[in-house]
Amino acid sequence: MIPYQLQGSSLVPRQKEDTRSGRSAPVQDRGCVTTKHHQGMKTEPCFQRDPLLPSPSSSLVSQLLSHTTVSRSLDPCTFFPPSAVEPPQGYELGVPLREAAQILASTRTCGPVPVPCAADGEQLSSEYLQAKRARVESIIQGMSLPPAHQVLEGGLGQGRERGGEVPHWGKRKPRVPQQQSAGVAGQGAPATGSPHTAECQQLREQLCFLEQQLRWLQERFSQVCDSEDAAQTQEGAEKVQLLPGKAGDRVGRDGTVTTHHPHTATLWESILEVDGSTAGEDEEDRGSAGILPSVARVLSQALKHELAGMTSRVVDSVLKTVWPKAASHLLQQWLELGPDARGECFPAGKGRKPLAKAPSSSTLSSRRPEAPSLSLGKSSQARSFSPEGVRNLRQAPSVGHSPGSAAPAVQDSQLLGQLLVYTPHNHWESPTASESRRMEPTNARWAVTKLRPLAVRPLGPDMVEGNRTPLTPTHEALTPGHLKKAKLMFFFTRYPSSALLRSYFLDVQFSRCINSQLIKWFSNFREFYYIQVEKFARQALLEGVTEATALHVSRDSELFRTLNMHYNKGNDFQVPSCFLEVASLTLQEFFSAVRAGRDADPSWKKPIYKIISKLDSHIPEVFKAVGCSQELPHN
DNA sequence: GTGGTTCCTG
DNA sequence: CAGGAACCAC
Repeated sequence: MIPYQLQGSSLVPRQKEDTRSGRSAPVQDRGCVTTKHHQGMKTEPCFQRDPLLPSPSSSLVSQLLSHTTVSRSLDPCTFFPPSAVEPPQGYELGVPLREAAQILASTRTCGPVPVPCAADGEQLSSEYLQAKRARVESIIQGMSLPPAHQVLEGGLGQGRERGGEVPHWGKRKPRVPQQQSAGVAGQGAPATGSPHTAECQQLREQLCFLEQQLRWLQERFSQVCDSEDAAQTQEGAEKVQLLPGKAGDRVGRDGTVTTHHPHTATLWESILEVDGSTAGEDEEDRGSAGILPSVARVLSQALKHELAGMTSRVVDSVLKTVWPKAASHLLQQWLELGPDARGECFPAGKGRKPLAKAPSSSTLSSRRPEAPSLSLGKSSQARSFSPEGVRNLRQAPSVGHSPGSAAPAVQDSQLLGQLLVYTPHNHWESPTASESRRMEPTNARWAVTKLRPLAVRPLGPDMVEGNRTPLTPTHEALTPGHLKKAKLMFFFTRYPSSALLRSYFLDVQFSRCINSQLIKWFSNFREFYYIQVEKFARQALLEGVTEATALHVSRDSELFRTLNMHYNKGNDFQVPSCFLEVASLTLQEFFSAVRAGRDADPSWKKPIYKIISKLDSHIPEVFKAVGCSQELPHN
């Protein structure tokens, strides 16, 4: 489907994702705990009252279960994630599949298990079935959620599972388990104290036995699936997996699930696992298909049917809801980036006119053959800094968006970013490529794509869904995030006006002090910039360069490396080629001035400054909208 | 005067 | 990168 490759995945964000991954349990974890408050409020456990439950079709699996006699000893709470969310309509499973899914889901929980509730067999059995159903529904619901919701839950499975089982994950907050265990125990019967361990062990064995049965069922199911259906199923499942999955839980091409924790596999993963076995073991097992029990055959047919239907519905639904949004944003970005998209690096705003000086204008208008990449020249290849790290960054999939912290509002921003990143021309332009290409789409696109790591930061309280601009300035002081943003903006503008700064730092409560600080920042940026360029100009002169036009700043030049390190330390932002043009021109101007001996004049830099001050480019609108300021280390 | 810039210093 | 001084332009 979409090439799974992100450009310029930020290192910084990823680090923060790591720290964020251990966040506290989402609110949803407590969803069902509230149901323990039977007194007062409408006491309706989230898994009760299912009209589908007593369906006669459920007997298929029920028979299987009855053999194990585990149904009585299983605590519904054990398998039930405390989620009260009903799956959206349209994703309802048919009963056979529902039952199968229940088994699939429940038998995966082999970890330490809470004490079963001993009393009231019938009610317990009923609740157990209901619990199983609720769990499956929660899984299905999780699958049909858009990625951000998944992210909100702290990754696939993790958020949902945490409340119900897998206590050995140890991710819970110390206080929460007590709450939850009290809650879940209250739904069945009071937990007994002493036989806890023994019963746990017994339960574990029973569960393992049940899992064996499940595997048998899976194998049988895989046998029945003809190759065509299997292919369809897997294809569809992979499509869906692209959306709700998180990077670490992605399904490999072979269909094997590479989830971090086997016990947290979702229904999709379980089903895909079946597909995997289909691919792998189908041939050898096909011979035994003839003795396939009719029960399994019927079940497999039902599974196939339901699975195919639901897959297509999920895909349709997701695309239908998500794509228009992303497309509109995409269009908007393109409109806003119009000047750049047309290859106009020096935007209108200032009515820029061609430079008077011959070398300068020639530098800008005509693209020389990549001259000995400035960088002091000659041994440009040898001395050029290797873009290796850059390439690595680009290849690194950064879709592991910080789990557990992204707000829904960030959703389509993420998607937009990914869509943009996936655009075919999105690449780090090589020096040779920059020669031939027009400055259009690539030049315009980089701004958005490379900003994406910033753009997908959580929007923060001052952002609002549907409008990514901050409503109210919330920051009374400039933050490191603002500094980083300012540095990136320097690639476009060296001499920003106060008004421009004001319009690009919308989340900042502007004051004279703030304004001065921002101005000062850019002054410092310029200082460093000019010092570096002058240094390299003088060095080039010393190395015997005679023509200023021979100097050109390319991405693998030393000067570029130095500047990039200063303004774009994380290297998570692709420097616009127009900045290279400006840098090249600056270098040539300094070179010419020094060579002509003009540096004897105390104010010899002034003319250069004046020239450079007219080369500011349009800053992409995304700089206004994105919450760059949110990307603080402590956020 | 105020704002913006450069230069210098730490 | 911030603070301060000096200069310049409005």
